[in-house]
Amino acid sequence: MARLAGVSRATVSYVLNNTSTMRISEPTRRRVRAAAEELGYVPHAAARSLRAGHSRMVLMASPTVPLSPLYESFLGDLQAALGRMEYTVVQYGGPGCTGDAAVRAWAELRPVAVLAQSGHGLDPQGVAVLKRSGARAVLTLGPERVDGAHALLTDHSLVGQCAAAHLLARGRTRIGAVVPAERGLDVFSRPMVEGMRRAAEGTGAEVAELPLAHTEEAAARLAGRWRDLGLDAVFTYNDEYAMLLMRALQDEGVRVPAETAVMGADDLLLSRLLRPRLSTVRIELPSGQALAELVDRLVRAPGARTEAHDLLAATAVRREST
Amino acid sequence: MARLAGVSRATVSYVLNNTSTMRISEPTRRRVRAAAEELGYVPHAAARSLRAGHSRMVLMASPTVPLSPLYESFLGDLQAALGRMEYTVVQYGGPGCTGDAAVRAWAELRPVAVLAQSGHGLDPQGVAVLKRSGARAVLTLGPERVDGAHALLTDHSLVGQCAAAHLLARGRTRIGAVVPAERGLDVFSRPMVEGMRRAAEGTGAEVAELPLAHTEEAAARLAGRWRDLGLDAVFTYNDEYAMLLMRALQDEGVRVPAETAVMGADDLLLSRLLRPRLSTVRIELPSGQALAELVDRLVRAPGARTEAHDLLAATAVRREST
DNA sequence: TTGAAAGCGGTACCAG
DNA sequence: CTGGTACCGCTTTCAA
Repeated sequence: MARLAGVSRATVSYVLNNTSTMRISEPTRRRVRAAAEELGYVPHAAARSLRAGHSRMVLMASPTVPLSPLYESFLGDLQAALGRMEYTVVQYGGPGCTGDAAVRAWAELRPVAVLAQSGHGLDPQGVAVLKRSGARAVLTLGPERVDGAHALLTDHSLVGQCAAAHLLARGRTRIGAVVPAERGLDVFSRPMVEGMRRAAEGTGAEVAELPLAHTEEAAARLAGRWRDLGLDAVFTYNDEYAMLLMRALQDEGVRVPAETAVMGADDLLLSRLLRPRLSTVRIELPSGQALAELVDRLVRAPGARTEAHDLLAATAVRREST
Repeated sequence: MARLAGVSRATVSYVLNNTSTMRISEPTRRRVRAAAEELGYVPHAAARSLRAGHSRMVLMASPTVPLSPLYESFLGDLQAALGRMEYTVVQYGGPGCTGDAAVRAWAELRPVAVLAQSGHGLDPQGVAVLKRSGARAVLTLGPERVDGAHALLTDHSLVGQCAAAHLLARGRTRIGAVVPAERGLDVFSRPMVEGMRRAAEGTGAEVAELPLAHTEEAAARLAGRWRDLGLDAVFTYNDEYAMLLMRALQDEGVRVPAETAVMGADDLLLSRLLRPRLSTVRIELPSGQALAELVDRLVRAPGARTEAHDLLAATAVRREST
């Protein structure tokens, strides 16, 4: 920077970082600060971390699929909490940033921690590359775990289990499972169905998987053959698909819940606005603050054995549609 | 890196960057590549850009408020398109990352281009800091323009204008404008109301602003005093608020559209699922590809005068609620 | 065809 | 108290 403030860059560094081991006179400090202000000087993060040998950057690989508002706000909280701990949080990539290339791109930035959602195709080898490149913590967020990385598990089978249990308790025995036809979402929907099957096990109830695209036409088609399916209940991937299907069923004359019970997930505001009011599965995640503290611990104690943490809790919310 | 591949690091650099001015023998190339593979070597982006004096990083300041799916996908496209042009796109920050501190944080990363949405409080001085720190292009995205930055204008007054014109054409004269009570959204909602007023000008029609929080209770309260308001139409910030209000109005016995016409915005899938089907304003944005090319041009020709580009186009979609 | 060396912007020692 | 200097990992020029 402007060592045209009349001092050496070492002095500038001392002043701007408040280095306590070095005593700098007040007048000098003022001169330096004034010059920095004047020039709009901002230190060069790359140079700093090059010298330091490590950065304070936490890289969050941004989601490859649209996320529920719950996840959005969870990730926002996490980000804010990490920010308060003096980490520089950066979101990298988007749809189509997966696999080996993604890992290399992340590693180039030399983050001190990486948080990747399922869907980026992170594998044990990728984790190793990241660690060798200086990442002291690699975490995955999603229903799967990856060797070498800490897992923040969102076990969506709990959601399916919770829903199916609720429907069984309401006396339903032939249950449809609406899963998005859109690819990329099956990481979440597959465990969901599995959870439903687990809940149905031994009860004699059946679970039938029903792919559904996120369009009116697809919903109308599904509703059109609804009575042939002979189902008395359906649980959908989330409230939006539930709305979509319920609308189509009603248009088809299928009575909800008399003929078919409908249950959604995520407890969106809209679930309370539908008629009948939509029963749903409320999903809860821990506070971003708590996760930020975990990340911080992992960064400080890089030797720690990789653990798995269960994040997700699900509870059924009964309204009028079941 | 492993100059333990038996060569100097200069050679490594040549090989991995395919430097054409230097001719490296095939055997050497192979040895280098093998070693890189073996060690999981990934170059250090910071060191590279430090040496080069500039980076290929495009920093997108991530939104401070939840965005409509349309914007989400627009930004996703832009990001993908920039990625294809060999830029490293990074999203920085989130809610609460505003003002001077935000600008400094961005500048530390020495991005070659910055794209900030309205709501970060970027001011001309902030733009200057960014430019001095090496940003060759600073762009704002939103309804406001900032001195020194290129403006990608999303003029939401067009949305209001379009909606009001539609309602006027349907013979409505006392029009409510539902704006989110949540702060941070007024950057968008204020121009919207202004556009409505502009359309109503000289027609004798009136526009009344109605703040509404995104909750059932708030909607019920508003619906409770609806008849006192004496409105025959209402346009809402978006389809979600429209759904919220329409539900409350119906529960209150207000007939839609007979007594009150309701119009939303964004043309979400849900607008077609409501009964009556919701009229809405469809918003269109240019392709992310086109914007990416603009960014690229600006980066290459940093001298260019700052321009403003109008991004947003609005068209009314009439359904059953108006 | 390859290597040695300088230098990008900071930080941290050590000498003055 | 302050300045000189080495060094972080990489690119690039120049010399061998």
